[in-house]
Amino acid sequence: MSGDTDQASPTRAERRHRSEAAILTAARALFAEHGFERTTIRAVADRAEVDPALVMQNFGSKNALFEAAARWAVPTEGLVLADRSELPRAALQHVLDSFDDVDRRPEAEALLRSALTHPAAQAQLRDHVMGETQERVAATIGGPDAELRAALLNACTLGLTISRYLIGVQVLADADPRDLKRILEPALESIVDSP
Amino acid sequence: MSGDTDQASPTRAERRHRSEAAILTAARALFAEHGFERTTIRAVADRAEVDPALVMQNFGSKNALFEAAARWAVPTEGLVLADRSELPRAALQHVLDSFDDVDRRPEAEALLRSALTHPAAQAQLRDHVMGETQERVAATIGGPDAELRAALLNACTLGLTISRYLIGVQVLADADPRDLKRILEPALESIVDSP
DNA sequence: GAATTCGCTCTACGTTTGTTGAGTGAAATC
DNA sequence: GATTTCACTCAACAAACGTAGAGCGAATTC
Repeated sequence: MSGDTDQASPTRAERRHRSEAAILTAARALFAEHGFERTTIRAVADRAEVDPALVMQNFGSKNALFEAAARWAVPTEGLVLADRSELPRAALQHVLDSFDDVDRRPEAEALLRSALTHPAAQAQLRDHVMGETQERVAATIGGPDAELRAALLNACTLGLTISRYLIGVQVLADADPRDLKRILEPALESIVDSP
Repeated sequence: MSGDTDQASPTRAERRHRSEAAILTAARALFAEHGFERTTIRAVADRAEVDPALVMQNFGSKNALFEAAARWAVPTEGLVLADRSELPRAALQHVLDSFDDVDRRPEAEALLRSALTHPAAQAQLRDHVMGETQERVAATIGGPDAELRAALLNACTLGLTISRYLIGVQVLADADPRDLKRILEPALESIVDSP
């Protein structure tokens, strides 16, 4: 048998795949912690125990590496709902799911960390992540203020995410998710449907 | 008369003051637009029509220049109130005042833009700006969840600020302040006092 | 088993960065 | 009016950056 996870007989495709994975993991961690500008290709290579030039060869450029490493999945379920009252819960749950999961967090944090300084990250967050979410939420909300309300819902959850996970506001970082939901959900509901 | 605003006989103190002011203004604009890491001392000097070395001589280092240029005033009034119901209005008004004022905005935006990537800016925002605000708001709110509610109030207004002014979410950037208040204030009130 | 592909490393280029120290000329001091 | 102070400029340094190209050795192909 050709070893799947063993180190015996590392085939060429395996080696390449492992290298790319190691580089991506290292890149995500460093981009997430320090942002795009403060992360160097050499640091990524060191962390991945790989030659710096290999990073270039596999991903082409630092920008391409970032785009491959930094993503924030847009929730596919729960946003387009018949019942608008479930919307706040879904939105809140999505950010908690993304960032309390140790595996998914670096990917999202890498994008968010650089969203204010790196033009590509900013565009990605604005147009892709927030934009698509806003569209779906607005469609569910309906009415004249739908887009504005959707954008405000997004803004509040973004503020929570940044404060809790990126800036590290103690009270929020230590807070139990249940308490966050208990206090924030009614507020978000008020954004969705008010006078 | 010694000319106050004239160009006649620029005294030594005047020259220094004008240089520092020009440098600070240029630095604020660039820090606000591109963030700390993407802003170079040479670019600041060029914009201020000044020699790069003069920036170093007047401020010591790039970090010191940033600390002198990037501030976000903590609201002194309106947060410690007898009536908690006025709190959301005050908090919301404060961010709109800070960022819709063309003169005050760059100072605050410079700090906020780098708050996720520059350690000093992050500490400044977390401990000084948000920290002090949170203390005062929590004191006004009172009760067991006071600090958590205060932090969440902060988080939401931060999210709005970032979305509207830094990321440039269209719907929010174009929105009339009155509409923002109309929809967001009830939500913030719900954060301050709910079950 | 020879030829070839290809993942990978080594070395180095060119640019940009923050920062420094010597030098200059005009304002301030006496 | 000579001396000193000081805002300011010039030139350059050392380090770090993203990136490119030649070469090596083992896996793959024939």
